[in-house]
Amino acid sequence: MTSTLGFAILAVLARGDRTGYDLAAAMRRPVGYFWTAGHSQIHAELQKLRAAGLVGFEAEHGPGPQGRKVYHLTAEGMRALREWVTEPPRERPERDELVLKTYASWLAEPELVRRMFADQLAAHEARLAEYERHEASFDGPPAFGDPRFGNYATLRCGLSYERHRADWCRWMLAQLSESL
Amino acid sequence: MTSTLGFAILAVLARGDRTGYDLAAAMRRPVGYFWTAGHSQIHAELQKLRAAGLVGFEAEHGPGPQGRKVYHLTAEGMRALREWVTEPPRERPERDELVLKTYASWLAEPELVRRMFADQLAAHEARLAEYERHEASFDGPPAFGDPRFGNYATLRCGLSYERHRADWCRWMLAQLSESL
DNA sequence: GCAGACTATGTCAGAACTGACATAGTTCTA
DNA sequence: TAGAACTATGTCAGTTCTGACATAGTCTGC
Repeated sequence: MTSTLGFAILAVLARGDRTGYDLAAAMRRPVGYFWTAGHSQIHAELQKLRAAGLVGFEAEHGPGPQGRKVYHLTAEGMRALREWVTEPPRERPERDELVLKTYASWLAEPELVRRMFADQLAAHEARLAEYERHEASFDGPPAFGDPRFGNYATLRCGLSYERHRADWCRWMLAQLSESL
Repeated sequence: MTSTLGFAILAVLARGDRTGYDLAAAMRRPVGYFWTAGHSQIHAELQKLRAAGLVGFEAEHGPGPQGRKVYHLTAEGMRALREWVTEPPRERPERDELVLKTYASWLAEPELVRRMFADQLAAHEARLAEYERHEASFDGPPAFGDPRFGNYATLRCGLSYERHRADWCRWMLAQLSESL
């Protein structure tokens, strides 16, 4: 039973061989907007994936106390990944601290709530600008079957999410300005 | 150091006294779209909150092996909650299985991907319809300071989120129909 | 009066995740 | 040439979360 993190690793390796360090860099906040994980989790998971025969590695002399290990997908790993991709995603519970705070916001000073949402809005607008720059580097959607299709489609999701979130923050600020 | 779950419990108790069972019902998928938790987690957290003096309870004779316990916020619990509400939320890592699958979707058969997104779209549309019914039961946004403001504001977030998500699913389906 | 659904509290094992700690080769630059 | 920054692998303790298991009173309908 491979965890979702395991499939995230397989999905990155499907694009090319990587060290654990490279995987960690690809899945670090905020770069990896599809899945994030710390390097300690990744090294542990790579050992499990290897035990399950889904990945292998080439050891090389290099930095680190155990040298360098370049991981690659095995044929079985690719098969497992392909199978998993179109299985219905198990839904993760929604756990959003800002929404929770909003649920309890009637208890707080409006001015402090306003400041919190102004900060959030600024963060979303900054991320949106960054995603838009990223989108501009594409020449429209790549064809399905091209690995870059995955990058573009997730970027579209991120763009849409940031816009939704920024809109909601603006709505909250409008509500608050009516109450002040 | 109270966890976010602890504050979620405090936020629900701020609206009225509840048993652990009631809290679990309020925070169960998909009802609790602000925070979800299983009852096993809630009972454990209530014991921590009690040890920290943030909640108290009245024991009653009733069902269950230990009778019935109606929990309430203490003055200290209310203070802690108020303080927490406007502190900047610590951001949780984005971990979205559908987005991850999308990232790897270039490996899959387009028809299977299409089916997955069609199912997702249907689920989002159903939830959207439910939220819209819920919204119609409000007579516009309640005033800030009214506990129902929290309900309405989180509902607006949920509405906006479902629309964003449904839009993205439709975009994916459009991309896929061009590739078939 | 009994079965079944609902109310109700709790434990426990295991998985997933976080952040700190430990170690060490390589590359760049002042 | 020394030190800093970067590359690189790994462990570990502690927290959070999930799902299963255990127990028992109350209410409804047949």
